Amino acid sequence: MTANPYDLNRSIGFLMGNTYRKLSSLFQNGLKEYDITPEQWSVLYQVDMREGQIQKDIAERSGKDRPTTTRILDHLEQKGLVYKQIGENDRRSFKVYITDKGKSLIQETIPIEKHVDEVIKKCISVEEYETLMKLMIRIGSHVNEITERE
Amino acid sequence: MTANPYDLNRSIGFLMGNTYRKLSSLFQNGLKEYDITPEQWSVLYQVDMREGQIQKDIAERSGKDRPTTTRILDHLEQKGLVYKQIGENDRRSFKVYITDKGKSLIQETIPIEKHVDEVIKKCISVEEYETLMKLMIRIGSHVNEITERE
DNA sequence: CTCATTTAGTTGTTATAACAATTATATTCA
DNA sequence: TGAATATAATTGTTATAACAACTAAATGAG
Repeated sequence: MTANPYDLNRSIGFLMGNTYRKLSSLFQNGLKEYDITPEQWSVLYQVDMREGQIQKDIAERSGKDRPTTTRILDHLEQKGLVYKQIGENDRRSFKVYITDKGKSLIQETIPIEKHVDEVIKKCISVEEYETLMKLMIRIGSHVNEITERE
Repeated sequence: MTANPYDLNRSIGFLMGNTYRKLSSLFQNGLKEYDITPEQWSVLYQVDMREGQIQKDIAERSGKDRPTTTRILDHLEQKGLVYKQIGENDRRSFKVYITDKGKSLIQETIPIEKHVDEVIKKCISVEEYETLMKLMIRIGSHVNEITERE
């Protein structure tokens, strides 16, 4: 190792980005055989949680903007993991459903997602884990308030 | 608000990604007039910190892989913010230097980066801030150990 | 010294993300 | 009602990021 990887990171923002990318890579590595990316996985998981959500809500719940959500859902649809139905009341929107293939994939890969969590819990305590979640949620909410205020 | 934006995020990994994106957007918003992205900013800042680093070290210190670093440096070079010199001992490598224009830009924009930090500190205490840094560093190092072990 | 291996950097490909603009449908209000 | 406005989704563009493949130069073992 020639350089301390945390050299720049007096800044929480960049540090968070770097840590996130490492976790994401770890998960991606575990998903290798399943032909799905971590972000696709998170959207598929979200669709599985609540059948028939419209894309706007999937976007909000998975913390992505709508164009990104559209494209991820396109990929999931091409792979036969989800399908859409035109909303009956509002024909602008689509309700999104998971397929059996999608359900199986989520069931098979949840252990991989859990494994990433286990890795984290090997180096921080349960309380620290809770603290970390709380702090990130608080920061996220605070930033939301600020940006929505405009 | 139709959906709780933290609905999916029982998982630290995804929560961290979403929180990071919000912070990054906030910074990007502040940088609007400066024609530079947050990631370009972090690399330029890194170059400013240590003149004449080779790209490999810049990559490590800013937590990016080498192809990504190459491309970001290309953008910075095109904008006249950095320049490269062939390494005298090792002709495979380039030493990277910041230009005067780059230096001015960093000086002018450091307050914007600080502002993002201030926003964070408005919703978490100094101790929590330190804890957050420590936990992310610990997780990052732990993931590094695991993945380097292969 | 020479050939195999390693290393620094680049290029190609695909996915995600931010942002702007567009389309189609709903809603609101004069 | 009908025109202005708002909303759901999509498309286009550019930048990051992961990964694989590649070039050129350096290193190391025989």
